[in-house]
Amino acid sequence: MLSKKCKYAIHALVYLAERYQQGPVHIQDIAEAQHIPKKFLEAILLEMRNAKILHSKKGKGGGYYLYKKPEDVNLVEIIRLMDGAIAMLPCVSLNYYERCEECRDEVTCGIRDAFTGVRDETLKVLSRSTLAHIVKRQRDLGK
Amino acid sequence: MLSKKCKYAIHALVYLAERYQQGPVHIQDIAEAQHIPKKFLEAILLEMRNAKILHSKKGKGGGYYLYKKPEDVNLVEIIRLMDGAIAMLPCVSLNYYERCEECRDEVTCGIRDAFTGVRDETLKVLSRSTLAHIVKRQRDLGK
DNA sequence: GGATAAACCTAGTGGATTAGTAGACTTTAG
DNA sequence: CTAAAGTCTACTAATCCACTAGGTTTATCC
Repeated sequence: MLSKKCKYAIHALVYLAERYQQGPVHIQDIAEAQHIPKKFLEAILLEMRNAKILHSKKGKGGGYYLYKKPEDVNLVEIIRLMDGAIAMLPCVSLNYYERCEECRDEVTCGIRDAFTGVRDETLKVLSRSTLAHIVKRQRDLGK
Repeated sequence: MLSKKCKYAIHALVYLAERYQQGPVHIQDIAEAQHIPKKFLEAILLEMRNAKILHSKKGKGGGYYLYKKPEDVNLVEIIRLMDGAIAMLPCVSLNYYERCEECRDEVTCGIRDAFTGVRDETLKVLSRSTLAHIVKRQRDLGK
């Protein structure tokens, strides 16, 4: 399960993608529209700014806006940034690999094998899911 | 990420699947072989017994053994029992569905759409992964 | 039928993580 | 200069995870 933080991040990004190239958006606006506690959202946006997904403008008339293009931000990147590994086991994670203490031989471990398959399929779907893709789908359905 | 509890459960089941129809196995044996804290394992096995995956025999010469056939126990069932939902969002979960507060319309929600895809692919892989399958793979590779 | 060996059951606990909050500081527009 | 915004540090409440203690019940063997 994704953390609330991660869900908030995705909702905020979709909101900003819908307003791509329309100038900075206040934290306050995002928070109200998406029902996210403002102070919590602040920290989330800051993290995404440090990861160069967003940019911000300080002072009056400031706010946040997408730095990357909506078609270049996918769910893999967001989830990794907010929650860490995508894989269900540390020993099959590409970005957050950790050796597992239990199994002596990773090559012959049947469990590992199964979860490698899950990881690959998950990555395939999540990497196809970009902000542009999500926004488009919502527009097509007349949201 | 799976909980340790869930990982322990899978390891214990694979261990029992390797000894299918060879009589009851002591908790102690499983705990030692798989490096699982015994008391913790007790609770895990009990839960799987209540779910009719395992049976147990009390008293001297007792222990745990698989009730279901190894080819009839897959990772979906184990994970759902130990950790709950497979899906990454409650609103796309088949067995642990919860309405999400944020999105007003689930049908047009682009986020939901993406995670439905993830769920389906994950279920596909995990349901193919039975204990029999895992044990066979390990045997084939000469573990 | 008593000793023993095993699973069963209830109740806790310490630590980590999650989901926030408080409040002062900095930057910018007008 | 002032008001409106983001930035930063530090804290906290609540929850969950991983595990433990200690007693109870059941079955077997002698």
